[in-house]
This record gives sequence, C-alpha cells and structure tokens, in this order.
Amino acid sequence: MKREPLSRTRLVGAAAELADHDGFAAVTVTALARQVGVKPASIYSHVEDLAALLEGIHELALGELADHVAGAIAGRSGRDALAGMAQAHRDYAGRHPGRWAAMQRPAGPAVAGSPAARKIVEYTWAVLRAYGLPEPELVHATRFVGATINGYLALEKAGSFEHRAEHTDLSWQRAVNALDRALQTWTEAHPEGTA
Amino acid sequence: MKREPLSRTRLVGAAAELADHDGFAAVTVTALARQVGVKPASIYSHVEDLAALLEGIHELALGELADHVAGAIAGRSGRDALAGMAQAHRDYAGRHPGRWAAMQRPAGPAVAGSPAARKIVEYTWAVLRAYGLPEPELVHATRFVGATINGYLALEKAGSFEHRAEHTDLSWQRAVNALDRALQTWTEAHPEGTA
DNA sequence: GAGAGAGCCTAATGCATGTAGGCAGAAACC
DNA sequence: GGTTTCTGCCTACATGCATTAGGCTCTCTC
Repeated sequence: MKREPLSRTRLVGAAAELADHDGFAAVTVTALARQVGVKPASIYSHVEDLAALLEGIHELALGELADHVAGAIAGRSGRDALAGMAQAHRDYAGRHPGRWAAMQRPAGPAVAGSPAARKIVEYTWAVLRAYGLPEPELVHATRFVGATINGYLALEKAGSFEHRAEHTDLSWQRAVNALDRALQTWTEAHPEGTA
Repeated sequence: MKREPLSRTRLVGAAAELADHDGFAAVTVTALARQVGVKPASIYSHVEDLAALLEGIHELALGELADHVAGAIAGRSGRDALAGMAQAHRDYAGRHPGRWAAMQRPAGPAVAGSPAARKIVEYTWAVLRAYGLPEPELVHATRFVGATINGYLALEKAGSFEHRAEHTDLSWQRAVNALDRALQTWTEAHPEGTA
C-alpha cells in the first residue's frame, strides 16, 4: 500500500478529525502519529510543534465557520440574518466539538490576523449594520453579540444547563430574540454622539 | 522550622495561588509539591489526583465569587443590581485569572451540586426577579445573562479585543446596558403563556 | 549510475501523572 | 515505660507525552 505523503495540511486535517472524534484534549503528537501511521518524531518534519498544530486547527475551523456563516446570512437581514448567523455558530459547535474547542483558546497573532478571522468579523458587521447603529457603536455591539453567542455555546457545552436539558432549544430562541431586541433599542439608549 | 501539616484545604488554596500567579496551566502536581515543599508523591495522600485538585480550585472559586456577588448586589435592584453582579464577575476574573480559568472548565457533579454553585444561581435569580419576568422565563433569562457575562470575560481574556484595547471598558458598559434593555423588554416579546 | 535531497526512522532526554512499598516519629494502649 | 499502630512523607519505579539529534533509504536528477 503506497502511502499518501504527509503534509502540514493533511496533518492539520487529521488532527481536526481527531479533535472532533476523541475530544480536543486527545489531540497529541503521539495520537496524531498513530492516526496517520507514522512515528511521532516524523510529525515534526511538517509541523513546528504541538502549539502550531493546535493553531492550525484553530485557523482551519475559523475558515470553515466563516463559510458556514456566509451561507447562513446570504440574502437575509435584520433579525433573520442575526438568527442565521447565531445558528451557524451553534450548528458548527455541535457538529465539530473538537474544532470548536480549538477556537476557544487564545488566538496567536498569526491566527488573529488570518483571512478567516477577518471574514468572520466582516460578516458580523454586515449583519449588525442592518440595525442602523452609528459606526462607533458597531464595535461594541459586535463584542456584545459575539460574547453572548460564544458564551451560550460554552455554557451549553460545559453542561451548565443539563439540569433542565429539555429547555435549551427554547433558551436559545430567547437568547437570539434578546440579542435582536438589544440591537433594535441600542440607539435609543446611546444616540449618536453620546458616550 | 516546623512545617504546617498539609491538608486538602491547604493544598487547594496553594494550588489556587499558583493558578493566579503562574497561570492555570501551571497547576500541576509537581509544581504544587515544589510550592509547598514536599515531593510530588506526597500530594496524593491528601488529594485523589490532579482532576480532584482542579475541581477543588473550581469549587473554592465559586464560593469566593458567590460571596463577592452577594456583596455587590446587597441593597440594590434592577439595573443597579445587574451592573453590580456583572462587575463582581469581572472584578473577580481580573483579580484571580487562574481561579477564574478553573471555573471555565466543565463542572463535575460534585461541583455543580455544591452550595457555592447553588448560591450563585440563587443570586442571579434574585437580581432578575426585579425585572418582573414570569417564572418560566427566568430560567431562560438567567442563561442569557450568564452566557453574556461569561462570554464577554472569555473574549476579553482571550485577547479578542486587543486590537482596540482602549475601548473595552466602554464596551463593557454597553454590554451591561444591553442586558438591562433585553431584560426590560423581555415580557413584551414573550408575554406570559406564549411559547 | 552517482549524488543529493526528502521523508521517515531509531534512540535518547526531560518532565509530567500516578503507584507501591518503606521508614520514622507521634500517639495510643497495656 | 515500653511496645504497637497509625500517619505522613519519602524513595523508586512504570508509563506517557513533547521534542531533538542523527541515521537510513528510497527517489529523482543529471
């Protein structure tokens, strides 16, 4: 059996699969080597070290998520677009728990400045712009929306809601509605020029 | 020099100090042993294993946070209480980054059912009750508020806002205001009895 | 067909968790 | 008071991980 040659891309992809399948904590150089059928030392010919590998998963996931979000907000606006964007995040987190976990760790400068990261911010801005916020408020609103979506998914994943698991979908609806209302009333509370 | 005898409590406390001082990831059995001046193996006489140690920090932090929140909401209500509670979280996360990190990991059943955990939920409910939400909505609102506060702090700590670090305090104000508005308008969007 | 380079290997180091069993001092019991 | 027992820390060891150094072997090139 001839082996496909290794490459950074293939290794990052395999690591991402590993993360989704066995949990993010299971992503080790040793496990990855087992997965692709080589010895651990061989990994280092293609990837700098474990940190770089995890960063690779982070960036890969950001890119996939950005595409997913793009599809979810295309042709929509206002509450519709907001709900679509939020749902895209939740879908992705549910379908790719390991990749999602990789995105939760602090992003190094390389990842933070990557096209994927830029895209996600850009899409969020596109969604929020429909609410007509003045430009300087957009950055605050983006942070607020991002915090709520990520925070909700983090709590959900951490099992903080498990006592009443049957209600999480409804809670999610409520959270999205609450975000929508907060954005709609944003300018009432902070009219242009008010600090 | 006579040594203070070790104990689970003292070890968890020392581990929490270590976490705040050197980062949560620096909390290892070996490092803790160095800190308290014994050999690593001796730790296991007092703590089951590393996981139990980290859980101990988690629970300790929950208790401290609960007390902190209690002080911040005493005698206040409405937006005031909400802001106080949120600020208490932010203060604590800023002052005790390691302990805060310990709280971000999934809580085992022991921690989830602990008095400290119960207290925090109770306090949050107390704050939200002032907004006059119908009982079944309280659980959704609690999740929403918790998600936003924790999510904001997570993003802030991860450095996601660093590009414009000068604005984070203002963003925080905006987020608290947005929470307040979302809670005030909650029943308009979901009047009693509506699913 | 010789040389060069790519790609994977073996071997070794250092540090982590965790276990088993020993030893010494203090406390309890006769 | 002396013996026993128990507690608390120790040494020694097994295992697993990340990472580096250096070697071996194909394959591609000239």
